[in-house]
Amino acid sequence: MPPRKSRATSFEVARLAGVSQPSVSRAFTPGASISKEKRDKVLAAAKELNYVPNVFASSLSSARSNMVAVVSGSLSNPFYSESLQVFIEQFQNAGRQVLAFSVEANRDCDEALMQAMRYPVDGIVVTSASMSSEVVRMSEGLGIPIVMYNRRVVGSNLANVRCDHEEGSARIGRFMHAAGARSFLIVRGDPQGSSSGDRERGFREAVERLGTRGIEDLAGGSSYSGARNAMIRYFGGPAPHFPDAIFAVNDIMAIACADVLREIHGLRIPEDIMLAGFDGIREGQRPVYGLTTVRQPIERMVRETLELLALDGGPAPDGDGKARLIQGDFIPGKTVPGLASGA
Amino acid sequence: MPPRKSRATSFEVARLAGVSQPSVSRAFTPGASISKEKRDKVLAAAKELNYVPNVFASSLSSARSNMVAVVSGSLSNPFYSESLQVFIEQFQNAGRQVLAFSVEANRDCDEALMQAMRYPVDGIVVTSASMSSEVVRMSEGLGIPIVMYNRRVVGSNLANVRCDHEEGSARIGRFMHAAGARSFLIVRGDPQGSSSGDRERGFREAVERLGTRGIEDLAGGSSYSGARNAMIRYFGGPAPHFPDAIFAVNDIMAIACADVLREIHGLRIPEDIMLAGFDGIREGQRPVYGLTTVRQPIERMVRETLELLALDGGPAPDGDGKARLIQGDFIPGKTVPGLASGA
DNA sequence: CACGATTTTGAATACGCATTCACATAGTTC
DNA sequence: GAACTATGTGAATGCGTATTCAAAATCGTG
Repeated sequence: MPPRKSRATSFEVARLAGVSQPSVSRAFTPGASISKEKRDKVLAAAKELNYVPNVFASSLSSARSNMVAVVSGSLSNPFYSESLQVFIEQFQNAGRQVLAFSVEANRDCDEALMQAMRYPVDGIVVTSASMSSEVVRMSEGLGIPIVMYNRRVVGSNLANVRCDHEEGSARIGRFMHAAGARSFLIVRGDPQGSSSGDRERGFREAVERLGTRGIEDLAGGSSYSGARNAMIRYFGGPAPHFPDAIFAVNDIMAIACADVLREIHGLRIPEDIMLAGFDGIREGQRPVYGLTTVRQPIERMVRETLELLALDGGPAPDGDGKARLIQGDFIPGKTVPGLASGA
Repeated sequence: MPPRKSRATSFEVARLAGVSQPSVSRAFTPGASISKEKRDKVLAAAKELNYVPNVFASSLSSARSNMVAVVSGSLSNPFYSESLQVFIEQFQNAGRQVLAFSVEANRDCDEALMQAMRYPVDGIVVTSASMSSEVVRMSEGLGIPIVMYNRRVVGSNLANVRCDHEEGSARIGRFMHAAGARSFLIVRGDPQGSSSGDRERGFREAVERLGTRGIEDLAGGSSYSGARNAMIRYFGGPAPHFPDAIFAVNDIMAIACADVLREIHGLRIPEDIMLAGFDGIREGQRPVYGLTTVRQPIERMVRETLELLALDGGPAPDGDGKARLIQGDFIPGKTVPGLASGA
């Protein structure tokens, strides 16, 4: 079905401006060889006819679309939501448009990718979702670079950018231990996501090495409500026994923990119990929470992702260069006492 | 610059499958007239060559791209962030892809729109941003339907979907008044945004009609930190005088108010002071806040937006049908006492 | 079996632009 | 003023697909 009105073509503009079609093309191509006089005539005619070059048509010739697909899972998690926002902004600054896809968190995104690959996108970014090896093979066949964002795919050497979850979590563990914590509760996230497991492991190994009186854990479901319900159930007994410190593998869950501990149990943080999260989302940094956490430097991670995509024709990084491990920023926060007040 | 590897074309698939190129096209067109036997051969060959139809090329013929541009301002406001997410999901379900643009909140988005219009998008949704009449004219010239989402543009009859901010805010005002509030503070939002003004007016007129002891107002800057700072400054004196009730024109600001009132001034909500917001974002509905508010029904608003775009070739709504005023869902919450406990 | 009705098929073309190439023009140099 | 070089220009072509259109194959019926 044709659109309601047809857009003007470069031929029509050419006719109105009294020039040839290629001149219209050149008038809209920066750096093309055309006289100022003729360019002005073309632009005037274009304005009169509401003409703008059709990207699709020009992509057919140039085989570049200036479009990048971003496939996101977990958009309800502020970290990924913020990431998408930063992707949109940075790609825009780089003169590219974002074709946005949403898939269920941590599910495979084959369908979305198949859709995306029908467009001659210059690259694909996949966030918090997995994909079948068949799709990977196809993307390679099409020559479309893929970068995984904060997602490790075992058994593949896909380009990826991710925060160093193990080290960041270890740092939190050491910090809590130094502040005197000896018994711990880990609030786990989605077992499908690779980052939750990495963080849990990093934290656990760090504190075990330092010596503990015990580490419990708890499935927190990755969301605010999931963690809240889990916490309420976990500490729901008549005389609940609280650990010295709680580490939630992401900030939303840590915030849920803080709310439950304070509202329901009347505990003070960090005086009665320590708490930390991971991600560094804005919400956790509000004065009410002042969450101890590790901030994933979204801007930097996105920038590295752009580099790995090698959109500007540079050679695609190979081998070791295909994996970027970003160190997060440790934020001491107020939910773990500083070292000065420690034992 | 050509891509690293070239994708297979319908001709190559045709040759491998031993058919003609149009047959390949038909094999991928639902409902096209082709024998099952031939279609299977084509699909097999396509799989072998990693062939997927090139949307750009097909759009050239069919003049439809199945892409919709969504221009968002204020992505840091959860309401718009959630809206974008819902747009992506619903468009995906309708077989369309979202080309996402981000602009500064409440600024004009001419640049982004010019970019968007270079793509043969089937429609454009504009959220929390304004546009020049010139761009509107151009979009009309191009035959691309535009729908404004939660944004009224005075002096134009652009199609738009928006929540009934006046009535929703009035309802909150009446509810607070019925609960006994007589002195009020309104925390205003961005003066550029039309919805902030609508909400303020709706609330003010409603409570003035019922009788008040005074209505103050305060520029809250639309964000958590903006509202927090404004509140701290406003009630910063030695013996601050608190109103009976505070109405913040959006939920994030209301949350900031709640935090300041509780943490800094030790007030209880609603016992010492009533509070309400607007939007119904998830965060405000957490048990910690239980915010009294009006929920903007995002799913419904997005659905109506799709209808107004008339993507499936139906006639574009005209006249009155071009403006959809959606009634929000009043959420009593816990930050205003229920009528039973009122005076 | 013949005949029209239906379904499949492939050759040719259109879609809107960028690009190549050959040509024309203007600008330089000796 | 001739011989060159930059530079600007237009005719023709290619990009990958959908869509004519007419020919071919298949079907159904008397």
